[in-house]
Amino acid sequence: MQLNAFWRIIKLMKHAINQKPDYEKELRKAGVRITRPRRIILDILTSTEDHPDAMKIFHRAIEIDDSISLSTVYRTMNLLEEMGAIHRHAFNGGPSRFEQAHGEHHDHLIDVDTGDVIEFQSDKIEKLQEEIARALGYDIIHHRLELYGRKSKPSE
Amino acid sequence: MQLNAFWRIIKLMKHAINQKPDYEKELRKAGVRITRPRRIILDILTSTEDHPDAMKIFHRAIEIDDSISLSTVYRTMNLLEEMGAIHRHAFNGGPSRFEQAHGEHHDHLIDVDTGDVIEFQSDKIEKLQEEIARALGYDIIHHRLELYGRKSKPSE
DNA sequence: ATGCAAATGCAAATGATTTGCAAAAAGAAA
DNA sequence: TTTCTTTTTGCAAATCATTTGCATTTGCAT
Repeated sequence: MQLNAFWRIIKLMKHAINQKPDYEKELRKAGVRITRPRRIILDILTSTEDHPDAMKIFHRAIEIDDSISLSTVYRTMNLLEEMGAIHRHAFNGGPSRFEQAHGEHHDHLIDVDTGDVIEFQSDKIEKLQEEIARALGYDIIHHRLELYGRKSKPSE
Repeated sequence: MQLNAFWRIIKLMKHAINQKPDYEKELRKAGVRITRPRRIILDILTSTEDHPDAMKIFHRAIEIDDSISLSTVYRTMNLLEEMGAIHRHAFNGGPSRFEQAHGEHHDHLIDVDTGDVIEFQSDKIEKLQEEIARALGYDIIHHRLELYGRKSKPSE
């Protein structure tokens, strides 16, 4: 796998990075109870490749246990977000979509036709952002870089 | 005013750029009727420095004419967005906030404490984005770069 | 001035998300 | 394992931002 100094495609590396951290232990340590719904939602989040929204998570969850409610999904997403276990995105201003907060920070390229999300990372861009913020008298708390694109026709 | 090759702060230039384009003529040419509500909303948009949401625009509007309804504000924002006269942002996943589409493209630095928005532009970052998208096999349709930051204490 | 399509206000509908509350389950203690 | 306390859940109703249906008004070409 070729990594270029400027930027790396993370998607290809995701499975390697993705050795599910033991969230249950983490959560318990923070005084959070491990319930059946939470275990199921956590499992969905740690085993998916995509960036599902609450409704999608809910549907996957009720296939495993149909007693889970949508509000529990929302409550769990808020909990996990506060704990830093997941990240929330609002692509296009649509409903929140979530992803496991695995190791590396990264940004997103969203396929405007399919909604697919490709992850990437660019140290150069991060550096420039820092530079800009500093010059404006700010410290960056977090940032959001989203590219909305369409698959390019190779021939034209 | 010193412009650096890497990036420029647009805010300072905004008033200069901001010689209100004749939207009324533009709209009429596109077959859109100029109504009292539209004129008022357009005026608010072209004369403000900030990035107000629909509710804020509504409140400013009813001060001028209290018969304007919130749905008209929303309908007008959709219309103007389709015409390319304004841009819509969903900072932090909050309600849509709007700004006049004046000349230059730019990105935003949002003050997490006050909600204030500072505009900036970086050709270098744009270039890198293009590069990344191309390498991933995509053409960029549009993008969104938001820095969320807090005023830095100069002394620490 | 006149007529008709386009735009408005209002209220009700929608979609995403949150919340109140009584019942159920988790984990600590006995 | 039983009991107790506290957290979490499911459900339904509430909220928030935004859109829509419809009867009425208005812009503007004639």
